[in-house]
Amino acid sequence: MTVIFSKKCEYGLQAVLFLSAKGTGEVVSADEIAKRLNIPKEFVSKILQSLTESGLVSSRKGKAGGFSLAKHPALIRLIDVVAAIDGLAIFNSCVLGFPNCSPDHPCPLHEKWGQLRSSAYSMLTEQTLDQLKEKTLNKIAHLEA
Amino acid sequence: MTVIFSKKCEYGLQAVLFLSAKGTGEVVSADEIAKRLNIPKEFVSKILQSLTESGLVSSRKGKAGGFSLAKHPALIRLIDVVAAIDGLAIFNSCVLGFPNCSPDHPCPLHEKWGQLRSSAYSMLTEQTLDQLKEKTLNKIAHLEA
DNA sequence: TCTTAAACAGATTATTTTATCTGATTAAAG
DNA sequence: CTTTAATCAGATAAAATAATCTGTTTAAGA
Repeated sequence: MTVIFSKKCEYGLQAVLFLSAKGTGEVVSADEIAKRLNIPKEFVSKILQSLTESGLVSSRKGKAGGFSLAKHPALIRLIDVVAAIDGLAIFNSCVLGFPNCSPDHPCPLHEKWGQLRSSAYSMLTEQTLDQLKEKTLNKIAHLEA
Repeated sequence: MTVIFSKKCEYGLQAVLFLSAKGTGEVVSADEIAKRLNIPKEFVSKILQSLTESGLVSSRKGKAGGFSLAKHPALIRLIDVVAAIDGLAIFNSCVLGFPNCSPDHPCPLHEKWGQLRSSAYSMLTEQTLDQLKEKTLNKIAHLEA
């Protein structure tokens, strides 16, 4: 198998999109997020904790506590979430796993892959949570099959 | 961390490119491949065995044995190697990990990601081993730092 | 024919990723 | 003040991936 983002990152992106769909200030518990997205509660809880440390999410303890976005969803780009969880190594390392892959010593796919990769990077940099709100709401509405 | 291809697939692609750079008929031992590419011998050996089952590589046992391409390098596309090792799931599954991601119930990135993904697929389908021979030779020449 | 060097087969180990558990702290609400 | 429901912290378990080991079969070459 092959993967773009780790499970951690997928869940993190889902959760953060979910929060943005809820409304900026709204506090949502890990339990609700987990149930709604069908992902393990303890896992998403850990992920949101780490996003809290990263400053993308803020949390409130105690009864009626939970998570909310730390910034306006227009200020959170997908790449920020990816960077916080998986890091940006995928955008800097050789797709074929060759060492020292660089313009000086390019791997056979250096050019062609580089183009795709920078398109992907641009896309994740351009897309912010608020831009995706409508689509997120639609997706969430159809989640339970 | 995040990954496009598994280690298995990276090594497989490297090995197959190495074979194509050697010349179509030439038999190369797993030991030589492993040393030249700085990858674990037993691991690459297993991978080449599985590519032999897939019909992309052929093998010869006994002394002076080893591996060679089973077809002309113009007939082996990168996607064939990827399909044989990692499968094509990455080109069919939701980048955000949402279930039932489809044109009917698209995830927030369905469109934009779909475009990138199909560009990647096209690229891997267009590129054959022989087209990459020159670049592969160059990369191999600069391998030990 | 004997030695050597290779693929091959299957089991095992190690590492990383994913997921869960246990208990502590915190704060709302009766 | 007590109950309840949440985050949080750290340990642990389970699963997947990566890597290694052990021995067998095969074939070239001295």
